[in-house]
Amino acid sequence: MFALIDCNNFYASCERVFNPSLNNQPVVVLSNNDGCVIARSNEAKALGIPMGAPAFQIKQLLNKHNIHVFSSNYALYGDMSARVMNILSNFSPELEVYSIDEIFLKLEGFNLYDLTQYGWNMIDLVKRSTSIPISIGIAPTKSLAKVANKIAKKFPERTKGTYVIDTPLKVEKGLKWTKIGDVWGIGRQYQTKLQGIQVTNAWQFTQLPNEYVRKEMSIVGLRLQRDLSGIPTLDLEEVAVKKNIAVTRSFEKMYTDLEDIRERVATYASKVSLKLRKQNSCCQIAYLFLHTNKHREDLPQYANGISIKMPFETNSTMVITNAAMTGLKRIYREGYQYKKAGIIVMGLTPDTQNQLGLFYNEDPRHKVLMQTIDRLNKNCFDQVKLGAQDLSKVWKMQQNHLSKRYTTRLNELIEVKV
DNA sequence: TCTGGGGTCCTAGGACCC
DNA sequence: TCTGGGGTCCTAGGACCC
Repeated sequence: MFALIDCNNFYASCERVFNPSLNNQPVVVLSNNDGCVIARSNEAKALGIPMGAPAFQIKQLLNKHNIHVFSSNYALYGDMSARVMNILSNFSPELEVYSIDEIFLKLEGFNLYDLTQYGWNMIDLVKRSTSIPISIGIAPTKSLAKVANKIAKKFPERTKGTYVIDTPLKVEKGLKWTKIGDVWGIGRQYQTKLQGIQVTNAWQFTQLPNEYVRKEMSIVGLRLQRDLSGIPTLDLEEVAVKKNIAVTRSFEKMYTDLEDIRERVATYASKVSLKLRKQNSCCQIAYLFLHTNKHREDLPQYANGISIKMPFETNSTMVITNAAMTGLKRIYREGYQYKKAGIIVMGLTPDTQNQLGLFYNEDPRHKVLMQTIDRLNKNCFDQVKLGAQDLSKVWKMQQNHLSKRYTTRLNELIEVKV
């Protein structure tokens, strides 16, 4: 059996941990630059706040209902996630952390266990240890565990947060209850296509001829169909090193000047280089893109990107930043108002087995320098930067509703009045 | 005024090899 | 009239996830 455990309204729940006055109050969390709604408490959902809504469009609604608004605080969410995952990892030796708020556990050899009770034990322990509410679905396959999890969430009174699918009858009932668009692996396009042939729930999908599914949805769809039918097909996946790493950001306002954009791109390049070093990878290619504000159709539009082949496999901030600057010069055009840029590094290789170049190789001093800079920045919070970055300003993001980093910064600890 | 960020996998077709 | 067979690698595009 597989268990899928997922944190309820995770970001909103994190905000409540250190601010219990938010309990039972509507809470929303916004994306970078305080742009869109990316998390909602149940109360906010009930008030009709749509997922993904631009904050400025729903300002009135937020004010009218006194909804508590937060900027995203990834330092807090990341740390709370690690705590929750750590606790849950005690419930099975085989697991897959699927996202910041979801984890699969494989429950092999649990035949004599009351799995519903087992789930309730998890909920209880995580709640007592972290204050984060979770929901649990347990079933013979991963995709059915997803279905069970949805049921647990939808009927909290009846399930008390845990729902187990363990009979063919429950499989059928669960699948018939699940709308086709809510199935894990069925997105917008497939939903439309399937509805077009009168497939509106997950059960009907499992009844489709294999050949049709194979032809229209490739091998991926076929696997999903099998897995949903109760034949274990999708297994836990190993945590692999990433194949691409990206840092992409909208600017807090539109920039026209090359100098301003150079500074932003240099900062993104150094962030992406640090991510590379953290997973002990080097890159062969850096891809840089730049574009204007797509939502401003009244303004002239321009978007372009460029792949830059590195002279050798590298994770040096200086080499990658240099490449990005060269690329930027090539794609930047005067006279546009730019809103977003990003760097994606690709062709990643382990930094222990670098292929030596025939003509050019990295200055061996870079490696030592990077290690030193990383160590300094870890202890002193990003004090060492390249000259191309803006040294004076730390945050270039709209974050008007940011909570404290309660769990990762000593000077932001929660204060208790006696 | 204002609209997020970061990933994965699969397939078809082109370029190339012998 | 008639023009082989078998393979790999790379890329762009399309789908999906949180």
